Amino acid sequence: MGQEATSRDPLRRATLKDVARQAGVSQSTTSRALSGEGYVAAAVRERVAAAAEELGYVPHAMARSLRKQVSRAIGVLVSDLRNPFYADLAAGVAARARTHGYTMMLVDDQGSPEDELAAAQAFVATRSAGVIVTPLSGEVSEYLVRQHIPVVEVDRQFGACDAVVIDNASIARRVTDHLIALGHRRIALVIDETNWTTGSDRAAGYTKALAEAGIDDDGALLVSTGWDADDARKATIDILARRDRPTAIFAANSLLAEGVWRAAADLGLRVPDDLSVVSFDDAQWMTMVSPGITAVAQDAVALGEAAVERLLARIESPDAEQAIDVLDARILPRGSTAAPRGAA
Amino acid sequence: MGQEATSRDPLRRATLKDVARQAGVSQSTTSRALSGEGYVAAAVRERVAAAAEELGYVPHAMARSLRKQVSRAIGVLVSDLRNPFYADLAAGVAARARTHGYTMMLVDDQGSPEDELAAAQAFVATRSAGVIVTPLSGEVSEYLVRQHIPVVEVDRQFGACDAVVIDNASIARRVTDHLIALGHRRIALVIDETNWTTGSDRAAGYTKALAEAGIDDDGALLVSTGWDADDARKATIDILARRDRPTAIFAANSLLAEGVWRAAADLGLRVPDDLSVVSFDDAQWMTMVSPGITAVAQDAVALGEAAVERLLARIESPDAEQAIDVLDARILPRGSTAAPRGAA
DNA sequence: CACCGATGTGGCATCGTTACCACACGCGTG
DNA sequence: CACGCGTGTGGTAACGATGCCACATCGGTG
Repeated sequence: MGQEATSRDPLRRATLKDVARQAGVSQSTTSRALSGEGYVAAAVRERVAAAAEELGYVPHAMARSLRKQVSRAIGVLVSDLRNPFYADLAAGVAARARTHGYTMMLVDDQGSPEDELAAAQAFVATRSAGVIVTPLSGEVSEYLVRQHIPVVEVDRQFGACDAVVIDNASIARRVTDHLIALGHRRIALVIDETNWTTGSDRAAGYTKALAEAGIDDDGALLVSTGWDADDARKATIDILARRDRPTAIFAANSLLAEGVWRAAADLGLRVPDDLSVVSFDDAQWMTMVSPGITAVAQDAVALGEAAVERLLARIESPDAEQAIDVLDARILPRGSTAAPRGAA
Repeated sequence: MGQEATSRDPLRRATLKDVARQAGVSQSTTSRALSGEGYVAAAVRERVAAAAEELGYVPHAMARSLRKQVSRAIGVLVSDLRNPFYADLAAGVAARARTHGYTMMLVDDQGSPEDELAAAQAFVATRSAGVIVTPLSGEVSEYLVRQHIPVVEVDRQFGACDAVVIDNASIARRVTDHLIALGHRRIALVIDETNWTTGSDRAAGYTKALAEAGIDDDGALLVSTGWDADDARKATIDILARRDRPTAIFAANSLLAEGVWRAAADLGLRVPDDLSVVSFDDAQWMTMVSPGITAVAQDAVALGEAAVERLLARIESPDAEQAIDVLDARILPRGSTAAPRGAA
């Protein structure tokens, strides 16, 4: 006797058809029973559930997506997972996405525009419900918008879509005001780039605070440097060698703050007696050193969560007006800022 | 005149059919032209490529997966993305996966076994090609193995599948030997859990080193504590209050090391003069404080990369024997370890 | 008793893609 | 000239799930 018609290769994963056969009903009924939509007799529903359980049936998400023409996956594209800011952001997105029944496809583009565009293509290929991105340029969002995929830019924005950011300008201004209030007049800003909204807004906030305080140094203390800690260290050593050296340094991010801190250590300057230091972006080490570093704490997790909410709203109503969420950030005063030595 | 048969709703994404129509050939030919498999005249191939380009065609990855019965996505399940170890691991996986043409679905289970199992279900639902997991228990891997999905356990292992780990026991032993060589005899181990292979192996290595050096303290200095930094801080303060207090402390991970460091600061003990400190797992702050903390540096990125290679090998040959990759880790001597004060 | 609505069920087309098959051509060979 | 072979092309059936439609049954009502 040959293979029976109802036998099933145990290596193959069970499909709806298998469950239907096992329960002795049609595929249609099985589908309805499992999804809970439409009429199904209670007895049948139970029989089907039992059959599904017995066969270890797990519905094929891709087949379902294909048929229903909607996906329950969102794409997330960040610049560098090894940077805690992006990792926290991703964690926030992951958590919130899951509570809404979405899964997350995560890509780390390593700061490469080619990788970034390739990732965007991959999201289109999987017909992601939407994409959350910390963009390297405006291209990704434009491409995705052209493909009619909802996008939310996070941290920095290029304007073609919704965004979730913090108010970099006003926070940078508050930080600078804090230093001015302590009595500082020569305040340097160490910053890497001002091409993105994050950098340019922070620089603008700094400049504005100085201007309003009547401190006009023609931007002589606005120091552009490379992106990594050692670049910042060298740049800091340079400005601290000037005759009229600054009494306070504002580092535009935590990596630069590390460089500033190391430079101060190299030169044997005491913080905050000889030099006040503030960082835009918190980092764990800032609570471990003494004195602790006064820092702006962005809640990257909250940023990720907000991005998910914004994205889902956009998916809900694709034709709504562009929306920009602006989140707040807190300044955490620690020991690294004090009045300059000459003052008061 | 009505809608033409060839017109296409511009809001709908282009499909193979649309490209075929545009190029004036059949779907079969179009598919062959784009995939490069089978005979297609050069002229036709170009015409099809042009049509695809013009329509912004991106193949539907899910439809393809469904038809070909293989997926190009791997699932990654980690305990906590906000922990740099897992973030680096994920970054390594992401990078290596991409070079092999795979995309990554990342889930962060927040240390919850329910979330973990739910995530595993999601991976089955999307018919992931394989899964990489830092497991909370043996259940996930067992479930996935039952579903015939290749799995690789990373960092810790429960044994039902392939794994990529470091040699916790021998490294812990080397660390302890290092302290013994410096002249320490009373060496405490501060550890959170010993249920997973990571913890139990580290404890075993520590114990073995002591035993072989002829130091027998009946495990009096093996201190179990809660998992977070403050628990470790309190536990450390307790052991340092003992009459025969240890001259060196070995923290079983970086979070515990933070607690130990803070405890030393609280008690006004100088490192390494009054107390030597070593950490299993490096962290950025350990290079920022002075003295720097001697630490074991695991290359989490390499761990992730190795996991991908192992997984792909398993996908290639599903019936191969179980394989366990053991990676090395380096001990980075910094300033926090020295001979005890009484010695030499 | 004809008819209606509520309740249940099964058949079938469909989503976008690929793989298999059949077929059609042109050319060289026995 | 019949045949085979290398090229090139199109038709069609799947993959697994869903949703529309038709149909069947039952009780109650005019």
